[in-house]
Amino acid sequence: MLDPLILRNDLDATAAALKTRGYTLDTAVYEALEARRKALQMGVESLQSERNSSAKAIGRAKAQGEDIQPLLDSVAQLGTKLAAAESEFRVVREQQAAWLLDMPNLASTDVPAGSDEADNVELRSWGEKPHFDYPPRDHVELGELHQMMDAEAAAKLAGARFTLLKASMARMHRALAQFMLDVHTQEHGYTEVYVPYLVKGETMQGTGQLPKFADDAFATNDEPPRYLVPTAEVPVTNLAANTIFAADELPIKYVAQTPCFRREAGSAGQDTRGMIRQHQFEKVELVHIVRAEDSVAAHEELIGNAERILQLLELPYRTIVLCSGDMGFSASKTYDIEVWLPGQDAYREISSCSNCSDFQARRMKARVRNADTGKPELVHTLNGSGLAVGRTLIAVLENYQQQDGSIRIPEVLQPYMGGLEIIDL
RNA sequence: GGAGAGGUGGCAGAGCGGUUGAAUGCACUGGUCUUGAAAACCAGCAAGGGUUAAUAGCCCUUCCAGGGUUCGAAUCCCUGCCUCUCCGCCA
Repeated sequence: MLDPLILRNDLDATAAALKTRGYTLDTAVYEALEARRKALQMGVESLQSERNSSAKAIGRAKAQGEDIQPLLDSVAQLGTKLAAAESEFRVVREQQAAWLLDMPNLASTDVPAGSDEADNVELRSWGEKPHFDYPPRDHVELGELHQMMDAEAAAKLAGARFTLLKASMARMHRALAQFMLDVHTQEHGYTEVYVPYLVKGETMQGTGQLPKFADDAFATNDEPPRYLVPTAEVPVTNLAANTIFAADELPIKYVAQTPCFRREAGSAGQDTRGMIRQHQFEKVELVHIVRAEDSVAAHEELIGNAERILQLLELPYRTIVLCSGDMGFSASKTYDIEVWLPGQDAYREISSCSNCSDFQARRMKARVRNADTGKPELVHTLNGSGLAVGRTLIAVLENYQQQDGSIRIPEVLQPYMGGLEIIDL
């Protein structure tokens, strides 16, 4: 959520900034709503003030044994007037709140301007793409060849966009997650957390998935509904909700492995082959809760932590910065890591690391007490995949394949697979 | 699933219709005292919002949440959520 104050004081500049994100703000309508809000709020508060002072006067008079009937008569109409004013104010306030919840974060000033992924900027690349003397198989072919990856079996159980893994591939999938968790906890200083996979609506709202993107999430039919987490960012970041941290409690760095559930509404026809885009996938997620002045540095640390996993796995990748039009709703700046997939002859996203500035913090009321002033201030929140496990599995399969179809196991992964060095046919 | 108890400030814990945003204790911050520290004593110490040039005043809201009664609700009524104890069941 944006600071309502900047919309009040700097509406045109804010609207222009939102425009670069593809969000059009109707300033005239917003201004009119804001004017109504101000008038109604002042009216309501003045009636409330009158009610309070009258009630106190009545109490005082009654205590002294005076006749309070004249006083009661004088406030006879106050209650209904106040109720009417309050309900009118409530409507406007809710309209304004809904509007604010619908606006994306502002892009950081150093984010390249642009409208879509074509305007993203590559920052660096790492590793050498493997050379093959034959047309490299993609992960689907490799999975079928080994009989360890079965989309049909998964479809029988759950429909499209699920994959069943077996034997060494199931084990490698598990090994990857374990490996990532160990690196982040032991080398990067993260605290591992295990979290609920079903969360309340207000939790989804805290990180920005609701109300705008309700169609993307799976919901239960409880009343009120719960939501299957689309990323561990949701439960983990919301651990900071409604909290005022002491200055020395920050930074907080959490890592969690969770399944992620996504409806993939609107992506019909995209990535239908293989396990690139699924309704359910496993992800190791990194979350930072930091003081505002530390978030830029934390963002660099975060992307470095994610890249480290690919380096240890010796998988080639490139890192890009997303342009203003391609960023997610809550982000002020986002780095994506794209891993090389020989089977697709393309780089594909395997991690997305975002600095959400105070956008989520304002929604979830996550604050830190300024040690100097003693005043609470909004924290900054960051999150990044470290990494998406399913896509990492794909990358290992495709990059480590050999001509006969066997798959070498990356050295760092071997201890997690009982010393296995190769998946033979 | 059955039975009971309860949700108040950072924590503990009073208040049970009237100048109560809330006693008291602890914790915390500043001061006095002390060579220093402790103790003792004094003072301060919730959050959000509106108005405003203002981090000055003034005002509003908040005692789990949402409704209701009343001139007035932390206090009374209803609903929901959550926590704890005992029994049953269960990974």
